[in-house]
Amino acid sequence: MRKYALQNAVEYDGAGQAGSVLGRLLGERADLRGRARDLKELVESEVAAANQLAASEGVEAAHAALAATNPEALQRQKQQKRVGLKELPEAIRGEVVLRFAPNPNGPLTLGHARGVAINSEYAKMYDGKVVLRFDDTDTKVKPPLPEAYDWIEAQYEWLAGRPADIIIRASERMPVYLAHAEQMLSGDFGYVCRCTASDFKQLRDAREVCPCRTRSVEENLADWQAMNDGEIAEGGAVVRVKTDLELPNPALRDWPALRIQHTAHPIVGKAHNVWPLLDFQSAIEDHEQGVTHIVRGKDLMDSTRKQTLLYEHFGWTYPQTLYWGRVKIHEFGGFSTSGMRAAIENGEYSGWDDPRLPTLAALRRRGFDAAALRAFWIDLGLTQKDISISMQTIESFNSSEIDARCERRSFVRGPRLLSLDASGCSGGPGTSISNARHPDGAVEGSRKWELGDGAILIEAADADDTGGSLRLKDYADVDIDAGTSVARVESWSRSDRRAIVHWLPQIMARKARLTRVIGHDLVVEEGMLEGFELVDGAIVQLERVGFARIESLPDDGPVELLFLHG
RNA sequence: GCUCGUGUAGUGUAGUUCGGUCCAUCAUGACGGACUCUCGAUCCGUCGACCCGGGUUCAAAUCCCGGCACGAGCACCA
Repeated sequence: MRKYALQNAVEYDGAGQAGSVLGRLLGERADLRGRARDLKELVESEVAAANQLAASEGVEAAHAALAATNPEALQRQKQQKRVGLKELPEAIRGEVVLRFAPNPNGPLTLGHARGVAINSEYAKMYDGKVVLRFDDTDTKVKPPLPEAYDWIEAQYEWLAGRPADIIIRASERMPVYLAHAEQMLSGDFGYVCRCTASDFKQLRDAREVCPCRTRSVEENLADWQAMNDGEIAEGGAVVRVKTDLELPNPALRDWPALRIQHTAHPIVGKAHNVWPLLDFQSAIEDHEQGVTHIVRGKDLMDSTRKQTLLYEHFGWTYPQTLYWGRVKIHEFGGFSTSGMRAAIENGEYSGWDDPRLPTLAALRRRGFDAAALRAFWIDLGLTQKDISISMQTIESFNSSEIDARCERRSFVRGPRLLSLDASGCSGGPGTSISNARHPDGAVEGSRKWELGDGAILIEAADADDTGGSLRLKDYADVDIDAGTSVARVESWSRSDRRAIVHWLPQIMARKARLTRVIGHDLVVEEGMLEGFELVDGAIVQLERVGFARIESLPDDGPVELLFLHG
């Protein structure tokens, strides 16, 4: 007890508190809890004594007293933030099967990245597998984009750092789903409903039995056959799963499992007239693949409940299910894959990798690193909160990932030409200088700059016609007199606290255009880029500007740069 | 409206299962400083939170009750 009293007194500079001390004591000695009331007085006097000691002889005395009796108490452990994802419930190492199931109606977006990152990370944690499943059983409302399958496979691999363990296209697994549907009808836990959608909704909301529900298995099977043979028009019939109509959530009552679609499927064509809806297809396939854990958005909570009802009919056990909440990125408003597809088709964007789009393709093109994206999503973790985050956060993850390997270059925007006058200052580095490729030496070597005839470029924004004093980074302190374009060298070494600016000898400079995304616009800044060892596709850090990717490096004409972030 | 879910600093996040070592973690951000040299990195410092109200208890972010706020689902989309 004295130990805690002293500890508390030391930690709070002689202002230990009895309540806190009692808490620590009882936390460690569960056996004393029943006598908490009796202990209280004792603790209070002990704390008072400890505080008194600290007050009269200084905190050091209390510290020393504690060190003499209980040195270990000096090192109190502060609580720590858990790292990585929280444990998966009922997970057995080596037997975990997860899945990531996008609709291939376009390439992956930043939102999908969460699914890839979380699922692949869990697979890594438990030495499990991830099934990449294309949920492409809608031929009409959100039809698949044939190219998207390959894109998604590649993007999954890029982001997860390894390919998916199993890849499945739902559209190729139709026989499995149709067989299960038939089994459901035969088992009389499903039925063919001929009501219109709105009629059914009315009955459902009133908890009333639809007339189709009570028909015989034979009648259902006959209608099922007709549906599959294409004898019933789209919307003319739907297969429903029988549920308790007293279910409090109307969305779950006799939910639809399969519907008729006569539109050709972009991949498998007109092979089927009846297609399963997500809840049915996904439920069956999860069971077929032995999925043990489903991690999905909480907008799919009702899906879990619907599918659980179906699993009960089949006598299966539903996988463990975890949810994440909705994520909004400040910088990208409400983008949907189908919305982007339309905007690209009408020319609003140049393609799926248009830097203004929140697609993985665009992010990758700009220079975002897969490991950084993964780290970001894992740090967010799995919470059901609906959150709104800023790209700034993602950018900071990216900076810490790429900074060490990005070489520095000088890019002078809106250049102003000055001529260097070193006549008043002897010494100096001579006809060339060399700067580090990376200031912390993470990338070894240097960049050699020929100085030429003393014609140099600085950003006009750094020195207007009124002149000023500047330090040309890693070179010289200069003064520019008002109305002139002469930079007079005052000192080679840093002599005062004048602003440090980046600059370029004119003979090292080559024309470049830096494109950056500002809101919904692309803004181009023209300038002169340091022409030292430029590599097509490389990401460089432009001093005092930020990271940018070299998009093209033509033999003549300006270098194209795409801004990544600051 | 019905059903479900969620509320911890500006933004995210740990801790909530099982009340106590929590005057609450970490990151990001903002601000200030250091650094023989970027608006980058690094280092140091500062700022800042348990949705509200009751209750139980020696002790509540944690348990109970009641509010409030926000979000999602209620498609023959995924």
